[in-house]
Amino acid sequence: MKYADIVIDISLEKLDKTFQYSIPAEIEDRALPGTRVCVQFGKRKIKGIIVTVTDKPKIDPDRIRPLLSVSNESPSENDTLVSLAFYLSSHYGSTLNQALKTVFPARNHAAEKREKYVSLTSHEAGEKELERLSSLSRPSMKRAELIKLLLAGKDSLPWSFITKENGISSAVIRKLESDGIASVSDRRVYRDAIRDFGDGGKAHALNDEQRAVTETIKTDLSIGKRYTYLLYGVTGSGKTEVYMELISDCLKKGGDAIVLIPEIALTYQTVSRFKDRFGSLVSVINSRMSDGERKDQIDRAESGSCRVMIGPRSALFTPFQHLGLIIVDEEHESSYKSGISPRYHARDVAVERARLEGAYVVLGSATPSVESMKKALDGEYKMLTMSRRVMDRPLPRIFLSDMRKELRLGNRSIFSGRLRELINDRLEKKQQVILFLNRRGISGFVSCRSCGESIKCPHCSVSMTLHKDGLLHCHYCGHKEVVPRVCPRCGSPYIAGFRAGTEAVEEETKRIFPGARVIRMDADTTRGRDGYNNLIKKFMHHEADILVGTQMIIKGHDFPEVTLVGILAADLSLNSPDFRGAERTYQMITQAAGRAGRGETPGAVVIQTYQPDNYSIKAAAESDYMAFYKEEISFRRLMHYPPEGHLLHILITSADEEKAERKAADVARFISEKFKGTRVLGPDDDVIAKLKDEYRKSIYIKDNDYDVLIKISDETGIFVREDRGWSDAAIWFDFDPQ
DNA sequence: GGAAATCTAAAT
DNA sequence: TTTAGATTTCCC
Repeated sequence: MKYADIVIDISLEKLDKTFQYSIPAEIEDRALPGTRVCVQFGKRKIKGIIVTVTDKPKIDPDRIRPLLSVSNESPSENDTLVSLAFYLSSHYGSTLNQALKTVFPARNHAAEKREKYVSLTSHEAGEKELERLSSLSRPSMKRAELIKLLLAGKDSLPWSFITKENGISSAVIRKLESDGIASVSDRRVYRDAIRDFGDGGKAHALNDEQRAVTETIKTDLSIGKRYTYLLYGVTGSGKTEVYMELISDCLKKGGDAIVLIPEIALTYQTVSRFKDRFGSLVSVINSRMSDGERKDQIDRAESGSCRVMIGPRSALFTPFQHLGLIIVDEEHESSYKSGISPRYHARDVAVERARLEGAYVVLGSATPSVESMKKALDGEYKMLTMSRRVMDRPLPRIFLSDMRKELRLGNRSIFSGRLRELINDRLEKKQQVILFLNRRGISGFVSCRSCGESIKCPHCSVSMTLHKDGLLHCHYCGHKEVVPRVCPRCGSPYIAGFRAGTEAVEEETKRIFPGARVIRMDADTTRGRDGYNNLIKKFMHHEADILVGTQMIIKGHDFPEVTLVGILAADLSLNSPDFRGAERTYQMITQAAGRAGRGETPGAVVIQTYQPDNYSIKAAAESDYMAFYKEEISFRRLMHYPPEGHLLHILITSADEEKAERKAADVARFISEKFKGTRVLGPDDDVIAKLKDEYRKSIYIKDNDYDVLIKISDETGIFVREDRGWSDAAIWFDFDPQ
């Protein structure tokens, strides 16, 4: 007797395990891993997916019930989404169940939306009835009106059109139906989230660089090559036009396309550009949609009524039947990394899905991730470059403001002399200004105001953070030391923590530029359904002169009247306590700079920093990506950080701090004893030491072999499951964290 | 997710 | 001691 382990298709965390069913002999050949099946579960029949097939029952065979049926629709071999779930679980160390639920999101049982339609049973019946009515002395006017309406309409008219817009009551329709002259039917309608956008058909001509890129790809496709392309194009070089040309080509060949964009960039502007080009073939999916809307978009994709899906991370799992192309816009964005298990990276999963389905991938960015650039340089991806802005608009002029000098000159304000001067200039010229405060990764690092250096861990080369015990901690290895009284590098006594907030910046801005109208955009001011869009619109219509905000303001918007971008504290991201600080800084500066001078007037950017000599800041100021990359990759190589090595982050949480500490120590001991060749760092407090009353302890594992890390997470998972003491503690794994 | 089993505490 | 109501435990 063969048995199948089955994952139940119910979206509930508790059922994150397999159930075993026996396989009736007559369907044995079709019951393969990945196959969808139907089983009796408790009192109900439900759907599931076969994970493994064995001949050993894992519980008392008397309790095992047989499979009811095997789906005939999609056998495992070509059900690529199931294969993708297997990939997710093995590559990101999650349970298969979690992976399957990621790929097949809870088909929430939102009802289908249906609308009633009215039609004549036949044209003649209508004519005849109209004739009969006209012969009457008191013809029913509304009835005649309805018949005329139906005769004029093509085949059927929506019920609501008749009742609401023509003022004919439902009684008239029902009477006509019961007399056998009209019939009422209802059919499925899709809730269209983007109805208000354009109708399609509008294509733009490509410039030389854009055409060179699309031609290269089309040539590769024509000889049957499916590469992953890294489209490295400076900000404003018109990557979206390239995407649309490729999508158009893909559609012509019968393929469907997925466009991944960072959630934050999913804006009115982005969507309307695609809608203008592809009309109703485009659909959008995002987390703000209602369950019903989301379900409808998935169903449209499955049925083929939509063929281009735009959305964040999760849109990657759109169940297209003929996927031809996946575009990952702004591929360096960290929001492509999922925050929940399986903590997959959408860029890498996109490449895997494309491989499984014979599609190809285009990764686009003005500031490629170090990971992708390395793959491109190694020949794993094919690099395509666009180095000019459309219409040959110049890149903005970039100024560095050395805040150490400002301090020496006695300027203690948040604005350097240069920035203040330029803001005044723009206000005079009635142009707009963006002031950008990169608050991400703000975490109490300590730095020297004289030389700019932050205090770093001697073992891990990441900034240490100041803790409530008064010591500096390294969040990778747990190294601790007292805050020095003078800077260890230059001996200056001016060392201090760095604090900043958008609110403070807003107030200071209003104080120094009293005539300016200031808008602040951050998590606080953009709450609510339309908070974000309202503020953007306000700024777009020039109802404000200065926009102060966090990273959300530099993504995916064209503000043609912005001619100055001020980056108030580049050090905030530079000194984030992880190995990506420099990379994020380069990206942040370049993306922010890309916001300046997108219209007719050339733009300028001011970068304020205490570390003007840092390679990422210098390279960003000179728009020299490769200079940045070379420094960065050698740092990663030296420290064995990704992509020149791999890092596994293990997080242990518990409401009981002592317990979290004990369990973290258990895990660290288990791993260092069992895997002697790898480096186990920690445990120590996580960067976020406490969240929602849960204490968080971190362990980092470094190894050059990714598969070793997978093995460690698997075995640690087993170790934890076998220990009864984990009931009020939890463990999380994250590979190559962002 | 839903039914059944078990626990909890207040009403008889 | 009873029992409605809440919580937890199965379900292969």
